[in-house]
Amino acid sequence: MNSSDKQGGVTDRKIPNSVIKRLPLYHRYLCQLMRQKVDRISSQKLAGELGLTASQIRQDLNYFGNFGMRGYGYNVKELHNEIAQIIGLKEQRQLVIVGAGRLGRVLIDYPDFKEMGFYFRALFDNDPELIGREINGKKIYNIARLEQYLQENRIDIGVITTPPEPAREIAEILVNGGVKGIWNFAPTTFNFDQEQVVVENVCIGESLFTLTCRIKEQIERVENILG
Amino acid sequence: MNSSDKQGGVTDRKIPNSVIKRLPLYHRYLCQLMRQKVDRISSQKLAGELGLTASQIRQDLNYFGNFGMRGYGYNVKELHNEIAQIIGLKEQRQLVIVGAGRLGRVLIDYPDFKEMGFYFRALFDNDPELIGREINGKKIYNIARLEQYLQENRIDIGVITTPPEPAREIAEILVNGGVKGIWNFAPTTFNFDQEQVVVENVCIGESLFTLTCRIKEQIERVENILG
DNA sequence: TAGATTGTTAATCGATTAACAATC
DNA sequence: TAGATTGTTAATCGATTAACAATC
Repeated sequence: MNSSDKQGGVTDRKIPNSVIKRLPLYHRYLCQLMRQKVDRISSQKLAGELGLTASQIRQDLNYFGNFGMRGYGYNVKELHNEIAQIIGLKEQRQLVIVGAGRLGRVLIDYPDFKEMGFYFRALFDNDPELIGREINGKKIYNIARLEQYLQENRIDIGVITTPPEPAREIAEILVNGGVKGIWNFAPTTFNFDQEQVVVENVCIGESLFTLTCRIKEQIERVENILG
Repeated sequence: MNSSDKQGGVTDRKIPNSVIKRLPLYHRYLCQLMRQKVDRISSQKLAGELGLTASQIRQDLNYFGNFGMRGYGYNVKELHNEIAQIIGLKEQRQLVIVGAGRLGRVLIDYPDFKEMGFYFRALFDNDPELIGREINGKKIYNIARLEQYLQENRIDIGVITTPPEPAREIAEILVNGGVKGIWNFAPTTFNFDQEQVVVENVCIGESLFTLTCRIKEQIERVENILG
């Protein structure tokens, strides 16, 4: 009865990363529409709002099933639920944060994550000042205990919010400890086998450079037009 | 004398976004090599370290000039300097942060930004508790004063670290106030004309969903192989 | 029925990879 | 010179866009 059995339905071709990245975006906007009591939406309107094309949205959704109705569009609530399921909203995930600095503490404090199914279990750091303290009811442990902790607790995702230097070694410990994903905020890249672990790099500083590069380009473009 | 005048050099074809995103990555790794006193590197080795292909790196660099030497590779220091110039390292940029919550305070506290040329000038918030306080020597102003502040000070980039609801309105004020870029941490998208302003969205929460989606896929793939 | 909008195939566009002559 | 590695062109791959029959 699930959508992939539907006639004209979905084969299990690999989902492109570009599509996966847009799913949370769709989900967020559908939440908003639900709050506004909108109950239907066309790919056209959705596209306009999100800066995409209608074609792209229909293509994306058809990787997962036929959620729309010809001549009508998509039922907001239904599509919201389908996407929630696809992205695994509310499926419980256990996380630990390595690096109890400012950024680590921002993440563990953020209340929405729990609602989304992300449970931060503990923090780890090497700063004696921090070890033993509690933040938001979560203990900061000595990083030396990370390996043991991972043996005793099933953790799905390890979050790295340390400086770049120790990041690689920490990532190794996390992977050996059985995490399936690393959410990496340290400006470092890892070279793990993709089969072993999925790494998501959040390059905050680098995105600021990307922004300035694009500004520069934009200014040049305008100058060229003006002659 | 600049590199784009060299024979076999560079036309001003548009630089793809995918290329721009990789430049800070190159820069960061070259810094690391410099610290390690490495003075030459081939596209091959660079690629291996960064998880790219040699071809890709050579293609990327050739958008900007011919920085390598056949049979030798790239001089680390020279390439580092070229890329620093391309990404505008140390070119001074003036920024304001709107939203003096935890995330805003993480950003304004981060010392490396100053070295990179990013100068955070002020924070704005609507919380009476926060207005008038100082963080890291920067004052928190009433958001009602943002418009006026932008008229009196040339600000290049506006950073939005508020909840999603006021983000759109704030973005409007920033754009009308003449910022050339928006670095947006709020989970909202804007629909500005690209000519007007460059927007860089940092979707922290969404990247966590991307991670879990990819983990799910990975697990399915392994299960399929095991039968 | 007429109008709207999907699902889906085909065409286009862009980015990555491969290949190799040029040359250090 | 022989070996290495670039710069650059051509081939491939993948993602986006366009188009339209299907159908609500």
